Amino acid sequence: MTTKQRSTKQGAAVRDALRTSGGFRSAQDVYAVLRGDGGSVGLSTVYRHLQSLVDEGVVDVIHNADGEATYRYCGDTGDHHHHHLVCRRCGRTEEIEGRAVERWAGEVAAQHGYAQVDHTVELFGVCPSCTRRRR
Amino acid sequence: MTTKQRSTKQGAAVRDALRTSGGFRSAQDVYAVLRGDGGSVGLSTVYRHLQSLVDEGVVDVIHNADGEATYRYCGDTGDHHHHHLVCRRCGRTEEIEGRAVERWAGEVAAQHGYAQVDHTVELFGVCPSCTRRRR
DNA sequence: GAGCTTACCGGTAATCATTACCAACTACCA
DNA sequence: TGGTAGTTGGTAATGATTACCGGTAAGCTC
Repeated sequence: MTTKQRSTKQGAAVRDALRTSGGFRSAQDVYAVLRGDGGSVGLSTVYRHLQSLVDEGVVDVIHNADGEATYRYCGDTGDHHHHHLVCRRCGRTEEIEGRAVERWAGEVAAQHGYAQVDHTVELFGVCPSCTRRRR
Repeated sequence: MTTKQRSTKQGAAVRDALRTSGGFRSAQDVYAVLRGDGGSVGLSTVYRHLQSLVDEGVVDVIHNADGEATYRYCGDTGDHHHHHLVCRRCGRTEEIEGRAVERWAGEVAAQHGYAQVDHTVELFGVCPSCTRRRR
């Protein structure tokens, strides 16, 4: 556990790119953005930082329909369990928590005798802005 | 829409392999099993059939933690919306339906003004058998 | 600030699941 | 039985993610 974390500009760049994005982005997206901003980051570095951010718990991951991993900065809320409502058009994301769902999941699992239950719950839709903009 | 479905032994083999398995299996798994049974199926063929079974609605797909696609035969129940409680040890799967969750999902989405809402809900745990067997 | 140690970078090669191709094959209908 | 078009399966191609590894620079000490 003696992981000496060194703070580098690349690390900050990746974190900021995700934070300002506000939604779920793929590693390749982040890489493209950073490259577009003129910065010179390596693809390996992007993947590396995304992974450690996930380990730290400040970033959430979900796999899209293609199985591609997408990351989202969830900062402080990272320590408590929550889910997402993602706009499938623009990627905008709302954090939601479902007391009800948590309870339900626990009950269902118990009924079937399953232990050590974990769950994934994600909602996808079209956000107000996108709904207004296009039809 | 003039899709003439021809019935071939390979198609049946893939379907049966999934059906008798009872849980979520990756394409590679199915391929390995079919190969192990002495049958000679092509990897392409396996992927092709899995995909069409998904399109037919008799097979469900979810991506595991590695982003790898896993398929499960859900047969008749395939036409109505349901979720799964998967044993992360042996892959055994129970079908569950959550009236409560559906309602909750709809409400949350409405509150945020999201339209065309869809959702994914999967529960993972350790089934009774596996709990008994090891610990 | 100079020097050192070592974590970190980033380009490239390797891995792996999934898809695209395409020539050989065969289910199905007349 | 013959013809035709959907199907097969081996192989090459694609695309995301990871492994390597020599070079670079953050943070500490003096």
